[in-house]
Amino acid sequence: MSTASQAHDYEKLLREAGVRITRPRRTILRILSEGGDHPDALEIFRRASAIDPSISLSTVYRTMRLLEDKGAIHRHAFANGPSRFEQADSDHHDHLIDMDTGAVIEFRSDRIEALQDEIARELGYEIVFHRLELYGRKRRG
Amino acid sequence: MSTASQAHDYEKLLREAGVRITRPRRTILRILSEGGDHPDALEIFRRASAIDPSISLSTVYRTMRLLEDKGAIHRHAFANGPSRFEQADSDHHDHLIDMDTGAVIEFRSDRIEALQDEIARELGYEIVFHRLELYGRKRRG
DNA sequence: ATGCCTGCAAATTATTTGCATCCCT
DNA sequence: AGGGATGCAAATAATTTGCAGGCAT
Repeated sequence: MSTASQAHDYEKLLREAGVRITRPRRTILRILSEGGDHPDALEIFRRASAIDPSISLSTVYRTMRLLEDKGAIHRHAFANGPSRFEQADSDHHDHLIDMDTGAVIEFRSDRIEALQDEIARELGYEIVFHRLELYGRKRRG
Repeated sequence: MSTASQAHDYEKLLREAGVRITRPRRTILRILSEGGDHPDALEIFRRASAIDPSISLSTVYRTMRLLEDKGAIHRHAFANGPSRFEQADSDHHDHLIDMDTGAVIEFRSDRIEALQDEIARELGYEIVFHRLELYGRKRRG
């Protein structure tokens, strides 16, 4: 359970990577560091607009791509829907999507991670990244 | 290793489900039963056009949706790309995608399956379906 | 015959891009 | 100043849908 806390200083990291920190980028970075959820581009745009009405959706998309390239965020393509993003600072985890509410629950299993590596190795491959999503419903009590 | 073999008689199953077996549907069914790969709608449309030039892309999309609803095929949304389909007759398996060639390798691990159920249960959920995709590269030998 | 299906074109949704202008560094 | 970044609108890509006519049952 990582306490959201000190809005990771991506600004510094990005700046060092030669990325200009502009107003829209700062706004988007702030939004990403705040919510612990997985918003899509449109939702990020909405939240950003509330802070800076002049921001454009194109810039949101462009920024998400930039941040993804720099490794600052992860892009998720959950079943039937637009890409959803989350900051990359936290440890690796997988997702369980509540099919009724759309809520995303994060979890991690070292055993599953290890098994995946094992399987890939047996097939002669090296994993670069993976996607594990469980889609389910709350168990009736 | 399922020998492709006897083009599963989806026609009968669908007919019994009250679905009309039309020419385009028969063509698409045939294509799905042939290739053991994971074509997207456009690719299916191309193959279908070679057999019946009058078929339309809309019908391919409509048919894929119908077959998905009837449980005859599975829809996969691999990283950044259109949906890709595969017939549902074979046993459940997950996918390893070769990032260099785009090739899709199928595999199955009962241990991973079991671990997923366990994790979901601990979180108070019941899995309806899941997605596990490994993206990797051939190990330099 | 009757109503589900189809092809075609137009509409949607998600995302990208061209271009003139703006503003970080 | 200088060039990357932005907003806006137009362009793409993937998929869906309205409608008039066609075909399976």
